[in-house]
Amino acid sequence: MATIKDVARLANVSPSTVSRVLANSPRISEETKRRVRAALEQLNYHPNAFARGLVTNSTGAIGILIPPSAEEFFVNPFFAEWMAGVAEVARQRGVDTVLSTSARGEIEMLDHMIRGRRVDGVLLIGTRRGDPVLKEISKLRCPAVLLGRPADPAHVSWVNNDNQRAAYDATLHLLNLGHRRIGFLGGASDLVVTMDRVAGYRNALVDYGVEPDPRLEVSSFFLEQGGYLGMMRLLAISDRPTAVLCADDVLAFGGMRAAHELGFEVPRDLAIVGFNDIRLAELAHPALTSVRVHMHELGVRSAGLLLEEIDQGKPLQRHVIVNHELVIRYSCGAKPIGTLTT
Amino acid sequence: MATIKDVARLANVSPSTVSRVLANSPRISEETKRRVRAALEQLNYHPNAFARGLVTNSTGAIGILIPPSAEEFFVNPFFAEWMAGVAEVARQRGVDTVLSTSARGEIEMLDHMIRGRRVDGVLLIGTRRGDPVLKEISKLRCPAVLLGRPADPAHVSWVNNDNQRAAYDATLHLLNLGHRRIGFLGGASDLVVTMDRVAGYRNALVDYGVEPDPRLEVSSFFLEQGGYLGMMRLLAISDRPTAVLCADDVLAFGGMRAAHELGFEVPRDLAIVGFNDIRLAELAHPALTSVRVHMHELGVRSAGLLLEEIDQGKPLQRHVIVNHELVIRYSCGAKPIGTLTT
DNA sequence: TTGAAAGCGCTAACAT
DNA sequence: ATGTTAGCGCTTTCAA
Repeated sequence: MATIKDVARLANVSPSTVSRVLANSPRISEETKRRVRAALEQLNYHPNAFARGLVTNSTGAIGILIPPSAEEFFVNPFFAEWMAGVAEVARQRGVDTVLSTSARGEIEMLDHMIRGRRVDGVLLIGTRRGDPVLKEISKLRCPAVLLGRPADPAHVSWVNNDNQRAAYDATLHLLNLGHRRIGFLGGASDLVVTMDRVAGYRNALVDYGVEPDPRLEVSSFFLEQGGYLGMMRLLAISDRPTAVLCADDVLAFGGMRAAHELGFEVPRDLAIVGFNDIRLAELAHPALTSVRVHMHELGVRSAGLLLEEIDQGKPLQRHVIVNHELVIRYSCGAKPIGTLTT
Repeated sequence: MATIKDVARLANVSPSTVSRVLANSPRISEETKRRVRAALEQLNYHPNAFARGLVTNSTGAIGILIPPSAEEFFVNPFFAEWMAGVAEVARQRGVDTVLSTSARGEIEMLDHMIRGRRVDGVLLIGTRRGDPVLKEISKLRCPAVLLGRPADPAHVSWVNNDNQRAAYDATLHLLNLGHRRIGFLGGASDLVVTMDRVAGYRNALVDYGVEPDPRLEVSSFFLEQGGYLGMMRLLAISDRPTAVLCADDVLAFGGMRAAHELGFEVPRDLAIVGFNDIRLAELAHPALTSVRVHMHELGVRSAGLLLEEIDQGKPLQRHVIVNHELVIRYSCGAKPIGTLTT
């Protein structure tokens, strides 16, 4: 492998000149540039990222801190779409994306990435109450963007939906449709996203004069199977819900399967509303009413913000809220009117 | 940030001793190890990947060369499941996964990754006839594993399904069901995976005494929309097919939507068989008959093979075929009998 | 069992 | 406009 020295020798200049040509410094004569570029070409030179990084202390890469529940991550279309957004801006800006598929704990991963100088900043996916990762981020003072809002005050930028409002809207829709026994099927209950969505759900009930019933709130995991199990529980209780708000479309799919298996017809016997509006929501049978959160844009904004922080070289603590819409289809039993923007 | 020197100073040893302790060299006394480890702990030392990589010439990371059509990649559940498999073994083996979301052309990306020493080896996703990437791989002689078989002889390991056989099986199933006008809806026609699947499809027809009709073979792109468009074309021809084999489940979903829109009922008016057996296949309406290719295992084997090559430090040129099964559900019109293993 | 010293390939003062 | 030099943080001979 040709090094910068080889190129320098061939072009009859010093290594620093080659380095300058590489950086396209204006203080190098065109003539020299030409000569050096010819040598670069001839030796098919390619810079060594290690050597460069060692001195510049920057990597040209951003990291994604994959949560411990990696399966839920990769397999959920939400994340795929989000990553597509991230990848889009990464590609545009010429940086690589590295997945923290290595170490053990989350803190170790973060250290591995940031302190090991493998990436210039990290994208965090979701958070829970008292999240140690966020504490470490604050300590590290490194560029980082969280998807979702932090539960406790923290020194991070984040991009999020107004989940409380979104869940409120969706619940209100169900209430307006005449439902009073409305269930909530969510992910892990200490996840901030879950907390916000239950809160919105409860608020809507209360504002409507309906007493929230804890038995109607079930937490599960973000997989189709999780939705299936959760819905089974919801439909087993004596005074079963006539409508269920699911905090994720995949959960909703699982829920629909469970309902179907138990002989309930959606939406006749049970109304269902999902969250995220993944592509398949439209294709489900019946087509799933869902809160569109603009996953791709969340990804674009996440990466954009992170790259900005990296450029600035410091945490910016900016927050962006991506808006949402309730996309009314058939699973909720309403006559589809298209999209309800809020 | 504490460096190895700081640790050395604090522990009253030389940097090389610290380095040895880090590598857990047996030639260091337990007593010294203890002292050094204490210093490591106290300073919360974390090694700099650049410095280490610069001397060891290895990265502890594997790369995934994202094809130019990045959208099709991220958004297709096939890839998500495959990546989950990759990530699983990467995590197990303690290596990071870097996504080539950077440069422009594919060759540039490969150079960026391999020659830029950002990763120790790469995973390639699919290939086409005369693929320049494979040529570059051969030239670089770097660890690399291709998902799919190369069109032309190449110096790579690969993991694949027997796509020709799989398509043959699926087509045979349709023939046995009484269909004679069978369409094929695939991805880009120069993709090897498409070539193999059409070949299997044609062979089955011929073996059954049915003359293949080129008008019944359409190529599209691997998105739901692609399936929709392709199916529209297939159903528009005068002597329309009564069954269609789709080279991808997402394509099949799009196809079902098109059929539905045109007023055809699946499977009564049109039998559909998909490929990959993504999770949602089971949830579709009607549930999609599909060739299960074991996406997750493909990922596990891909990464496993690559890591093995990296350990050996040289291309191994090994090939693994992951088996497939036809999972019979409702979209093909057969009475579901479960899984047809071959 | 440990230390000293060289060097991985590059960039960035500082000279000229 | 270009060269010289030092050094980024680590590993690894080679010596002791």
